[in-house]
Amino acid sequence: MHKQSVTAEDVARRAGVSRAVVSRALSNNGSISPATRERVLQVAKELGYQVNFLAQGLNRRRSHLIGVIVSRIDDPFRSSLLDGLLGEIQRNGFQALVTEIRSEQELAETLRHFTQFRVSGVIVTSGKPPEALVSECVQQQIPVVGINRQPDIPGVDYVCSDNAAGAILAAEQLVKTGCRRFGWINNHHSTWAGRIRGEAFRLALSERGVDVDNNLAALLSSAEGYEGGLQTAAGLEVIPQGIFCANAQLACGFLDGMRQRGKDAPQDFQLIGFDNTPQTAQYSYRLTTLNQDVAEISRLALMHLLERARTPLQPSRTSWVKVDLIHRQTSFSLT
Amino acid sequence: MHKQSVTAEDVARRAGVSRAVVSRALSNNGSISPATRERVLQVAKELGYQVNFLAQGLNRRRSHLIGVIVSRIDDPFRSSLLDGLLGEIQRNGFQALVTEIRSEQELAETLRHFTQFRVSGVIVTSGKPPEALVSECVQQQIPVVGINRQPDIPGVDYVCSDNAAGAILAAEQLVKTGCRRFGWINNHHSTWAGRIRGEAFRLALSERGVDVDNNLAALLSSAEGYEGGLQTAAGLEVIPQGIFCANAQLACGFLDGMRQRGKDAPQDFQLIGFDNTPQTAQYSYRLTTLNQDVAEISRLALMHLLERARTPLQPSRTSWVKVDLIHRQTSFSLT
DNA sequence: TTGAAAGCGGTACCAA
DNA sequence: TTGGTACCGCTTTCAA
Repeated sequence: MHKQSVTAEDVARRAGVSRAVVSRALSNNGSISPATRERVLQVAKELGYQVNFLAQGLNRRRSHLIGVIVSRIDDPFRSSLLDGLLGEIQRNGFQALVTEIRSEQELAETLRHFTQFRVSGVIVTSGKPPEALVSECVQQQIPVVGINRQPDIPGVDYVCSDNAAGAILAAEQLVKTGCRRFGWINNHHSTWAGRIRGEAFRLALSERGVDVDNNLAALLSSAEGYEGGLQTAAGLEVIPQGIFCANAQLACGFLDGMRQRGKDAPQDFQLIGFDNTPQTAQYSYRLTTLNQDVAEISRLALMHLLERARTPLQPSRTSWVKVDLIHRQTSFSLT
Repeated sequence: MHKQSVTAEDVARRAGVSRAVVSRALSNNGSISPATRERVLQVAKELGYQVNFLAQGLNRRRSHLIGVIVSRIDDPFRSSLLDGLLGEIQRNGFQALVTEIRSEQELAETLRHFTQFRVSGVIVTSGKPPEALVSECVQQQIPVVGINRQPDIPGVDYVCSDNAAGAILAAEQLVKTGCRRFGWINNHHSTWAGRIRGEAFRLALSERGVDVDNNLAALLSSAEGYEGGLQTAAGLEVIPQGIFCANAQLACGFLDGMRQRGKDAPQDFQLIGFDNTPQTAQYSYRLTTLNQDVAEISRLALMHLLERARTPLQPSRTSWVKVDLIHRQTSFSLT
């Protein structure tokens, strides 16, 4: 025979009260005299009573779970974002239900699973959820927040790095240090954030007098991440003087690809990446890059979740998180 | 008024059967005529019925959740392990409850939370759970598996990379290529896996005729990861010819630290790391390293979980996963 | 094969 | 302040 777990019933009996009282004692919800409260708590501790979250959730129609949708967490930026989110989720007393998706199809399934667990909220860091499903969440009062997604679904809140501002900083840096011919590196299948960065870069250059039609080369790679950057470098014919990269992985790959060709930054070209992953700071790269404030992004994500849980009908909000240029060795100093 | 979610009751009514039948139809558990089964399924689909996992779990005293304990997932090896685990967990129809811990204290709390959710299993990739708590899991028939932990808790299954074999491969490589003076780099507060690697390295060297007391330097850094390696390199007085590193982050940091001093592998020293993280493969590092088979580790972890769920009383098992030497540029070729 | 009913372990309302 | 009780939504005997 194996020990069953202790239930509220057990505690109630031992403390000489009803189950209801036990519930109140533990949730300080509903009135109870300090004395009994104390006694119940004491007994609960003695017996090692632990609330059954399944039962509790069933009742309250809400578990203390927060669903997080991620993808490709072997990408350092993604894993640091997940890191930040897990921290915030736990700090706020929730548990994270993490699902890694490989397709939009899986995203839909995942969202279903989340609702089946009556999660207290959903955080989407990858993919674009079908509106129909999201509106189911909204109907069920489940807050949804997207991170670095295009803020276009009603009822969903968003937290985005200020990609455009970052691109402007990059453009400014490169123009001011005398570049005339520019390059923009991105994946062929770009995320929304990537596209914004590219468009803003182009606009910022043009506003600074660059003839972008002739002097800005868009280098789109079919491969992802490091490999994509590597291939881009290998296939490059004329080397632009100032290059802006949609993300850190591409940037590191590109830099390595150029090094294989005997070229290096900043002497042969300037290179600015995005994301400021730990790797970009390392001695072998020391890449100038735009830092995404992961801690702040995570904090805001949880804040939106909690606020919307309180007032489900409020209009959608988007928080923009400041991005900073971290100056390292792949670009020239301005001074 | 907001739409309540569809329940089994609704499906039952619409299909003209009882709730019990609906349950059977969906769980193909208990007898039911193919005809009704079909009809119920049809209705369920029409209504968009989704099982409430909380209620289901409450009843079966088991949710379809698997708790995963991790730490520092910004370490590339850790995040790729998590990646592998998430994949396996999802493939097997479970959902992952992921908690990142920062102390043994948090580990204990986390384990509690897991049991409160009646998880179907627990995977520990970091820290050492208190035996008392683990035995509670065992009592409640919750399978626990440790990954790369010292296999010493009764009732727990383990999956470990064959660290000793890896260390032997490293020793062999270095000895055969003519090294006479060796170095072993690790953190001061090492994991169990790290210690094993170090001990096995020492033993393997000594078995190959190396006077380890005089010709093997243990370089223990207080800092973790890349930074630790960097500092080790900075403080190094005599440079050993053959260096073995407890993990990839240390190795990359060390290599960079040496480069800052104008030294590089393999001309000034040979360097072999552990983990084969993506970064070690990159052009700027091309580190010889021991590969941990993350996919296999993850597969075995789930296998143990499932097997023990079936036969909870079976004796503890430990699976050892083969480790391979990936030969790159920081060591000499053997041929 | 099917339905009725007793839980699973809490929560919260209502009366006392 | 307390206890009784009706659920929450599903599973699983037990009879029919």
